[in-house]
Amino acid sequence: MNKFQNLYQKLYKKYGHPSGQWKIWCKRPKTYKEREEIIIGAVLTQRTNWNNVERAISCLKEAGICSIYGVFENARKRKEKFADLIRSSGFYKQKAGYLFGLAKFIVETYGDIKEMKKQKLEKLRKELLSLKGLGKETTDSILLYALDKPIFVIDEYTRRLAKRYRLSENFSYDSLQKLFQGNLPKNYRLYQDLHALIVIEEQKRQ
DNA sequence: ACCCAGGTGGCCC
DNA sequence: GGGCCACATGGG
Repeated sequence: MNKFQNLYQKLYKKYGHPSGQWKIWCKRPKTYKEREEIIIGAVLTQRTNWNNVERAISCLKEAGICSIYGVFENARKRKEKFADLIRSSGFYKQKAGYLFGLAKFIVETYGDIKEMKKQKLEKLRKELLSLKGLGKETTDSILLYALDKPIFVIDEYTRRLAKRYRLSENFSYDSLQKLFQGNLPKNYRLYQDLHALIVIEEQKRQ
């Protein structure tokens, strides 16, 4: 067993299955409604703590528009009102624009998440990365957690842990992603759970 | 009154 | 390719 598989074993023993804390993101199986909530959450959580994201998601739910179509219908027509619902997530005007572009792409290209999920990882990744507001981390979070595609997410916590454990000499997004994927079986469940456990571990260390 | 949180785009060199 | 800045809220 290599360092990476060992890390998973260690964190799993310490925290148990991450669905205890990442209730929706690590849940299996997921409903399509939950997958849509993850996609929205992936954008809202950019540079923002999860508590503020949850408030924003609650507001969207209360308004009955915590869905891709709900965002598509509301983020442009009722722009100010929509942005106000996600105010607590910070950078809210910018994120409202990002969410609209993403929802529009999904609705117009695939119609729904069920159809989108059938597509190949590489194709989806290229398409999502071309949208405004979706960089590598947000794109890969959507692919991994909302669409069950086997791609490992690199974020500040993963980078921090990789530095602490001296897992690499190069901490760029691409090289860390290659390193994790090259040392783990290609399995979306493992990728979801290990990444979540890394975040849980690093958040606790503060 | 600071500092931080599950980034990204734009601009510069 | 990297460095810097704007984007904004709520909690400690």
